[in-house]
Amino acid sequence: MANPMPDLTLEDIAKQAGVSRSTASRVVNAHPNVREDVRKRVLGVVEQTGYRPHAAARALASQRSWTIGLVLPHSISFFFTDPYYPHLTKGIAQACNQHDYTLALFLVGTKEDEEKIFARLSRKGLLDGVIVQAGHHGDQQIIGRMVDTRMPLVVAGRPFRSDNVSYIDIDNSAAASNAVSHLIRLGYQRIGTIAGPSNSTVGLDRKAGYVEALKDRGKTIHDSLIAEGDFTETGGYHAMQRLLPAKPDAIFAASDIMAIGAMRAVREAGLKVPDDVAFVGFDDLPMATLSDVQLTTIRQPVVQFGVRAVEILIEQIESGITAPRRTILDTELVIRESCGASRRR
Amino acid sequence: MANPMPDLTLEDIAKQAGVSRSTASRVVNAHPNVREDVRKRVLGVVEQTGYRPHAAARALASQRSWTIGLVLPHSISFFFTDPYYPHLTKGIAQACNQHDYTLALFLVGTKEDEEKIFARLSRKGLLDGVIVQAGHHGDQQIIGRMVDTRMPLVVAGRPFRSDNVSYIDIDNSAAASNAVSHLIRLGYQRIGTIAGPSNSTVGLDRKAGYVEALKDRGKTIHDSLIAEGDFTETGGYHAMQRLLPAKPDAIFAASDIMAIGAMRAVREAGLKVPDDVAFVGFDDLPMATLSDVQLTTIRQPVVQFGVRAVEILIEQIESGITAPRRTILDTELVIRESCGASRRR
DNA sequence: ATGGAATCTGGGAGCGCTCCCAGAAATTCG
DNA sequence: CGAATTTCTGGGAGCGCTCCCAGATTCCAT
Repeated sequence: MANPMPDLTLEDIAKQAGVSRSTASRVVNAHPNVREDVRKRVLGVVEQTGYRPHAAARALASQRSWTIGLVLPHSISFFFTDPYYPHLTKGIAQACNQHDYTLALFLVGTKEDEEKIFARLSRKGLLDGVIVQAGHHGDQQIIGRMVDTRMPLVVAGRPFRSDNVSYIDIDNSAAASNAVSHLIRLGYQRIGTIAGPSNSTVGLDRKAGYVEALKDRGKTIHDSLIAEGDFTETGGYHAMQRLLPAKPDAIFAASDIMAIGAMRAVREAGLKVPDDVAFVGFDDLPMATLSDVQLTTIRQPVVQFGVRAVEILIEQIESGITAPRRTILDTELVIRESCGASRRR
Repeated sequence: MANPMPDLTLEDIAKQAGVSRSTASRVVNAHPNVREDVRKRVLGVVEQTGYRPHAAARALASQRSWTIGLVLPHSISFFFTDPYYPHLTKGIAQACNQHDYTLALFLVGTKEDEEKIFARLSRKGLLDGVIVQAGHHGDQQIIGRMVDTRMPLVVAGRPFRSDNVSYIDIDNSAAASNAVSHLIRLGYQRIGTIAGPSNSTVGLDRKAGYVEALKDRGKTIHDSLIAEGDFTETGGYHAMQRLLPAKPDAIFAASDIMAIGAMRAVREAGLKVPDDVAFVGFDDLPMATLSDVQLTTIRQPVVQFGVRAVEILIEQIESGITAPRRTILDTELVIRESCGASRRR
C-alpha cells in the first residue's frame, strides 16, 4: 500500500483499471453484476493504491452515513461511578465495529449540552440511527424529541413512556423477585432492599420485584427495610447505615456497586457477611467477585445488551421498518458466598 | 418549529427568503458579508422551518467533517476497571460538544478490531483528526500507522516513541517523586511502591519518580519493596501481598484503584492504615475519598486533560499546522489521611 | 453630482460518490 | 446460427453544500 498517497477518487481507480467509475463503484461495493476478471483487476488496483472511498461523498450520494449515535443523557453522572455504562458502551462499540458502522458518542452533561447535542442529532446526513440510554426520568424529554424526528431509534432500558418506542431491556422485576425468593428460600426473615432511585425505571422495577416476591410468600413489607440508593458505592453505604437499625438479616441490593458499599457499612458496624447480613446484588460485573466475600448476584448480559441494541437498530435502518418493538433479555441468578447459601443448605 | 418537516435544503430556504443559495449559505455559516435585514430574514426562515444543514453535503463540499475520533487501543481492557478512562472520555466529549465537533469512539478490542478500525480511521471524509490514548506498549503500532496517514493527531499520554507526534501528558515522574518525597519527609523508612505495568510509559515514569526521590535522599532501592500491578484493584491487592513480607511502612501506589486493593490486603493481614502502612495513591478520582481511610494522592486533572487534548487537536485541524508539540499538565499532591501526615506532624 | 472603493449578492463549478437507464457483450435456445 | 434473453458496462444526473468570481449595490469622498 503506497503511503503518501495522493487523494485518489473512484474515477482514478476506474481509469487505472481501465473501467468506468460505475463499474469501479460496483466492485468496491461488492455488487454482483461484474465479470470476475474485471472485479479482480479493479480490486488489484484498489489494493495497491490503498484507495478508500470518501465517507462524506458516499453518505451524500447514498443518503446513508453508516454512523449511529449513542446518547448517554442524565446517566452521564453514573458513567463514572457505575461500571455498567462502560460495559454497555463496549458492547455497542464492538457491535458497531462488527457491522462496519461508526459510533458517535454523545455525553449529555448540562442542559446546554442537551440543546447542542439535540441539534446535532437531528441534523440530516450525520446519523442513520440513535441509541438512547434511558430509564432515568430526566431522559424522557430527549427521547420524546428523538421520536419526533422519526429517525430510527432504540432505547436501552425501559423508558418511562414506552409506547411508540422500540426498546431493549431485561426483566428487572422478575430478576429481582428471583433474587429475593432465593433469600426467602434460604430462610431469612428480615429481608431488606437497597433500591435504586425512584426516578428511574430500573430502580422502580427492581423494587417492585422485591415487593412482589415477599407478597407472594405472604410476607409483609416493612418500610424500615427499604432504603433508596443512587447506584453508587457511597449511596449503598449510606443506605445500609439507614437500614441497620431495622436489623435486616439479608439485603437485596439493586446493584453490585451499592452492595459493595453496603457491605462496607455492615463490616464497619462490626457485623459479618453473610453470617449476620446476607447479600444479593445485581449486575454481575467483574467487581462482584473481587470483594472479600464473593457476591451472589443477578447476572445481566450487559455487553450482549449493547450488541443487541445495535443489531435491532441496524435492522430498523436497513429495513426501513421502525415499528415499536420491545426486546427483553434473560438474566440469571449467580450464587456465590454472600447470600450464605453454602452454609444454610 | 414545524415538525414533520420535509427534507428541506439550502435552496428551499433561499427561495423562501427570496435570496440566492449563496447568501443563505453565508447566513447559516455566519459569514460577515450579508446585509443585516437580509440576514434577519433568512434567519427567520431557518428558524420557522427548522432547517438544519445536511452534514454529509457540507462535509463533502468543505472537505471538513467536523468530527474527531477517539481511539482507545489496548487500554480497552482498563476502560472498565479504571475510572480514569470514563473521566477522560467525559472531558473529551465535553470539549467536542463545546466546539461543535462530533465525537466518534473507537474501542479496540481484538486484533481484527484494530484492522477494521484502522481502515475506518484512515478513510477520507470521515474524521478531521484523531486522539489516540496511548502509553501502553501495544498502542505503538496504531500510533505509527496514524502518523503515516498525516491526519491531525494528538496522543493522550506519552507514547513509547514520542518523536514526530504531538502528545499531552502530565509529568508522571515528577509527580511520583513528589509523592515519595512527602513520605520520606514524614519519616518513613521502608517505602515501597506498587508500580504500574512496565509495558506502559505511565508505569515506567511513575516508578522512575519513586526511584529518583529515594536516590536523591541517598536511600537505597530495595527490589523487595517494588511490586508491579496492572492498574486494577485486584492487581493492587496481589502486589501488596507480595510486598508485605518485606515489611514496608509506606507505599506509593501508581493508581488510586491499586492503592485501594493494596489497603484491602493490608487490612486482611491485620495491619492498619496509616499506622502500620501509610499510603499515597495517584489520580484523585472521586473514589479516593470513599474508602475507609481517605486517600492521600496525586491529583491529576483528568477531565481537563481531555479538554486540552481536544483543543490542541482542533488547533491543528484549523491551522493546518501539525508540527509535533508536547503539552505537560500540572499535578498536585493532595494530603489526606492515608499518609499519616496528621499524626506524624 | 460622480467616480472609485468598499460591500453585498447570485451563478457556476465542483466535492466524490451512488444509482438509474440505455446500450454492449455474452449467453441461451428454438 | 440468428433471435431473444440475460448479464455486464458506461454515461448522465444528481445528492446538498461551499467557494470563487463577476456583477450589482451601496457608500463615501471630492
